Amino acid sequence: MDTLTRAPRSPDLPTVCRSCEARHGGVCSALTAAQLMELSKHSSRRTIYAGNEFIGQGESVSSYSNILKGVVKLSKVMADGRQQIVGLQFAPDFMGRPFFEQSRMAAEAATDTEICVFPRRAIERLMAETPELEHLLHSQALEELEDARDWMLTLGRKTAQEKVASFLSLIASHGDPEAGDRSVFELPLSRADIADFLGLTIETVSRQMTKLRKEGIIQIENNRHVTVPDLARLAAAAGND
Amino acid sequence: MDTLTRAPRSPDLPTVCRSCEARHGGVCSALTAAQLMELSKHSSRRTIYAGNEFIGQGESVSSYSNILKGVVKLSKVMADGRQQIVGLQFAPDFMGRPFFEQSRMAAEAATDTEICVFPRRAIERLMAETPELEHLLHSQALEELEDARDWMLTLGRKTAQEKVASFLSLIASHGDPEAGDRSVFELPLSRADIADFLGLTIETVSRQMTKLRKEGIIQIENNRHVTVPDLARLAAAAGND
DNA sequence: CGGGTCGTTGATACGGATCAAGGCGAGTGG
DNA sequence: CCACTCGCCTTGATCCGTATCAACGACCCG
Repeated sequence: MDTLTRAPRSPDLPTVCRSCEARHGGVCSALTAAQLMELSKHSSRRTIYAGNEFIGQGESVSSYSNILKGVVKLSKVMADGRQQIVGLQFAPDFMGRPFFEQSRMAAEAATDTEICVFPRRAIERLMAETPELEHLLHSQALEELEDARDWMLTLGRKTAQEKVASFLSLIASHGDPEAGDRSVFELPLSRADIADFLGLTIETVSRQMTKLRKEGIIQIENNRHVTVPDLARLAAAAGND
Repeated sequence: MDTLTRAPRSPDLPTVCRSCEARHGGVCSALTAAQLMELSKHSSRRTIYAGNEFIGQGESVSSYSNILKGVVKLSKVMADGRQQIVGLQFAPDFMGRPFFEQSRMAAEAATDTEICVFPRRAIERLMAETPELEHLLHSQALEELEDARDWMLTLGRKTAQEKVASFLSLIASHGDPEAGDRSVFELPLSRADIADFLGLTIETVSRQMTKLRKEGIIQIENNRHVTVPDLARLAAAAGND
């Protein structure tokens, strides 16, 4: 296959990267074609099926990855088993904590997920020679920090109903950017996961979903399929100004 | 005053920086003497007394700052007034969110605080030309992210007693690094602030403090002065493995 | 058909919120 | 110097939201 005729503006783009959407929004957008070529030699794709943990809490991490598809949950567990999901990662987020040898949380595929895995050292080398890359990761880290702090407000100060509505808003905001007021999506998380994300129990999540449904703020089919006829009403139920 | 004779190893170090402890642990440690000199021309020191807000939520931010002394609380407020403290910053932390025009939270001095203020553009210029600086800030952002996520576990899954013990552990960990098992400190926050940090009410915080005192895990004098005879016991009460 | 997982719904318990009163130290004015 | 007030904290009584315990329905798969 002749790469020259297929990708005139980036003649040396690696084959594996050519069809990758993550290249535009993700880490790879900061790299030159030559760097991508080099990186792709050391990277590999992996599929992780829903429910599989691929980084354990306290495990040492020797690789970073880019999410190509799917949703990953990051969680922390206490010694007695209490669990809190501390973040969700969507495509094309970058995962892995530069500078931390050990992961202080677990990463598990919430839905079937595809990732592109890079060895730790390759990324670190690239980061040293490409300030744009570090800038991009820095910027992403700050956004995650903002998200985490918003969620702290949710966890610390909102009622169960507001929490559930906040969660639904969050998921809706990752659907297609503009469908207007309306939003339709599949929940990437089970009730148990939602409970762990919101600091609630399964039963309370279930009850609040039912309540939102009865109030006409959402419609539910098959447990996972949700329709939000009016995002503003949902946001109001979530306590967002 | 002759700077050459006073600071032989950094002959051009600005006078204002020479006595600053933040220079070692904070942002400034990534800068050369020449850069410090340049930056110091645009920077100024400020003292903020306890209880004063110096960045409002939703305000636009035109400066960054380094905390030289004191404790700053970062908080988010809902439209109806419910409040959550989402982070505490201690010297020599750097404050201000690169890349965000608007602050999405308020910053208020919890204790009397001294800061060194830099104009936004000066920092951004330095960051562009000094990868080490961006690296340092990136690294600090990741640590804050870890802290925020640890706190999410506290907010979402811990009991009131564990929350209060977690808070005391956090404060103790910012005392002098090794006093062994023991720790003695002044609380930088009022009961109301502690409540806002833990997602509790004042009354519950007070009751749990009393309980920890009756269990011998802490001693309290004058409401603010706390002695922890055995940090391991406190950590156990905080639910930390 | 039986067994398993996941979600819903109901009854009850309990932890923390809310409402209310009072203590204590600091500042203020008589 | 004392009486008064004010902010901050503690303590008690009661209420309410969410957890817990329990039963059951829907769906899937063997």
